Amino acid sequence: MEEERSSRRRTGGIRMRDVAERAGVSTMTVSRALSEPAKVSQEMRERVIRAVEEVGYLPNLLARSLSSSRSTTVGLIVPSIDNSIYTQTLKGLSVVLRSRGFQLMIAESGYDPSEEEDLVAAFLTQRVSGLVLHNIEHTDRARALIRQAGVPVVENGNLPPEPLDMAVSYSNREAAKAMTLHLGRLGYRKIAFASLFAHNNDRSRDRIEGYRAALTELGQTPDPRLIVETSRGLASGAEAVVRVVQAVPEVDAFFCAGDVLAVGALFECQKRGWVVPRRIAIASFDDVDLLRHVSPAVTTLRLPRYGIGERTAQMLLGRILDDAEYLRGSVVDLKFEIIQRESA
Amino acid sequence: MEEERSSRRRTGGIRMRDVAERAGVSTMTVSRALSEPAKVSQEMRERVIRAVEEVGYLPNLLARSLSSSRSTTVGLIVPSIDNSIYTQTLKGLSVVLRSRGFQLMIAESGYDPSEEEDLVAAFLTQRVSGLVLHNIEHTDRARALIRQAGVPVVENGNLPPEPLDMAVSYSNREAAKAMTLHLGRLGYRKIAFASLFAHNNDRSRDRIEGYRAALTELGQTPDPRLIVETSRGLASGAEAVVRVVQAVPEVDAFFCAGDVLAVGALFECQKRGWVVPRRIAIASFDDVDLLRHVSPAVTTLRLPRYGIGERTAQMLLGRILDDAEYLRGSVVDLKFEIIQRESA
DNA sequence: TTGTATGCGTTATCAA
DNA sequence: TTGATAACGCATACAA
Repeated sequence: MEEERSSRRRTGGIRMRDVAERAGVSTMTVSRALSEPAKVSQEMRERVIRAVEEVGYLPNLLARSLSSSRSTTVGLIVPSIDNSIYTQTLKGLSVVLRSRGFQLMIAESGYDPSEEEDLVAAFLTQRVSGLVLHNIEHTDRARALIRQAGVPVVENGNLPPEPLDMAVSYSNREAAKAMTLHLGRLGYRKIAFASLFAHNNDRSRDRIEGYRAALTELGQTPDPRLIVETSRGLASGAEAVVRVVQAVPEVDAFFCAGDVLAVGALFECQKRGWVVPRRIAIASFDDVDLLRHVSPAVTTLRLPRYGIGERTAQMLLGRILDDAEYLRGSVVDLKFEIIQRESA
Repeated sequence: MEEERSSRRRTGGIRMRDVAERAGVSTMTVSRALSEPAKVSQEMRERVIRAVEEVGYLPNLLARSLSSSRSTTVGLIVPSIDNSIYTQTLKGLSVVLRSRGFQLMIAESGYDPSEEEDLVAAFLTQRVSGLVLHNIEHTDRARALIRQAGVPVVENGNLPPEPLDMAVSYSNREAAKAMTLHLGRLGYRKIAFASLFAHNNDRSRDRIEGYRAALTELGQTPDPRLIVETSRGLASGAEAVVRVVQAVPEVDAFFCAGDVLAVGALFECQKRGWVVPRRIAIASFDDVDLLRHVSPAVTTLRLPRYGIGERTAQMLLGRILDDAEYLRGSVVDLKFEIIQRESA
């Protein structure tokens, strides 16, 4: 009879109320038995669990989140989703978040700050309880939205001078600088640098800066002809070699700070019959499996990709669940490591 | 005054009600102006939009979804998140879903059917309006949950004989068979097959089956010593060659139906000084960029990875938004293509 | 330890 | 075209 008063037709599935009726208890008891089992007697707990199974109840997290104003989703925005460099970080994030019952929402900004802004708004609209951004550059409105919403955020791809909130990364600048210095110490004098396009890419820009800083420290003046910007991929690495060699034939080292560029460069050198590293050294920026298996194996930087995801999730959860281990402004530098192999 | 009656402290941000007050209209008018602008007069629409901007309102999708019992999230479950073969599909999904305002939630099952079941439950708990599964094997409970919830589902990694609902894929069996036949027609007689572990992996199993079927069609009896199962990665490909060659020295072709295995195999052959394809042919299963750039370039299968994601999203949206283009039981075979290169 | 009343922020429904 | 009201399914606050 009461039911008839409703002006809306129910479309959903089984509700907590159905479980409550089945178990002969109130919905609050069901709610507690499921969310805070300790606050319910042994007997009730069992009765509720049985009823849940009998009626095939799946809690409605939308309702739970709305009512408690706490959600269990986290949003991740990466520049490009079809980029294997994110997969390890994604895995670290996913493993840790899932262990606490959180779900990951993912989107790509296409290296476009205004698209990132839209995605931030979209995620806030979804009421995510945390955000992970692979950028450190954001539009003013994106910053304002995040500040106003008050959600914890972790920036990932680089160490931000002015963090939005928290950050976990290595320093692109320091990494590029370290490898360049390493090459310098090995005796290479004409060190070329192949970078990914730096437009709307703070990581690329910082790497170029690090390279320049190293040269300066080595007492050299950076030669613009030794710096090329290109896209991702093997073909780009090869093409970068072609361009540099044309301009500066005496180049003796090639540092590729981008995805798989180094392998493309290596193949190109081999095609020319150049012995690596005798004629020209090659170094890379990220320890993808391939670099260890080509011949000669490529000297590179090991970046803490998985750890970044893992730590990011931990920091986010700490703030969301108020374990209060991490504070606003925490910036964690997970460092990098030079892996010396045969190519340099 | 009315406000004081509340026993709950508001924690959230700006609500539709705030916009309504600002604009001097009811919340319903705001709701309509935002969700169904056509149902509102020109003037109202503008007034509402202005108020939205003035107060900095972001709709609450949790509330919207709860109230309308329609969500704008889709759940994706892949066996392993750190696997580059999914990135293209993920991109296709993401692009199409985002164009309609849908968000993607992603999780990994670790090739464990029971974990997949848990994730299905978790996503249903989140009230996703669609599911994408990369498996075609599911637990009974997972199937029951999905059926009961009535959400549209697309299966992706393979063509399911008994689809849960819809499916978009190519046929792993046919693809492996086609390449094996291709090698047979090229004159290779002792064709080895390196597969990823087939346990809980229907794709791998179907590929092995396809390989066997092709041999039978070629009038050969499959030799178990020519089949190896291994894990992903370059090292595994090399090791697979070692194992097979030890057992069957006269092997003359190596078909690698797994991620990057073929390149590992190629490197191992070259290490042994074997000329490819003169001494031994090599073929692969998926057209990753690398295969085209190694020397000799590797003959492989082109799989419609991006298209699978794109089409999957379209089918899902069709059902969710009731454009009713795709029906239950739709199984779309996006086919594959043999890319003939130098290695075979 | 359990239950009652109420609200979370939105939309469905019906009336004006 | 607009508004009032009652849900959506759950958790908070408080009473018993």
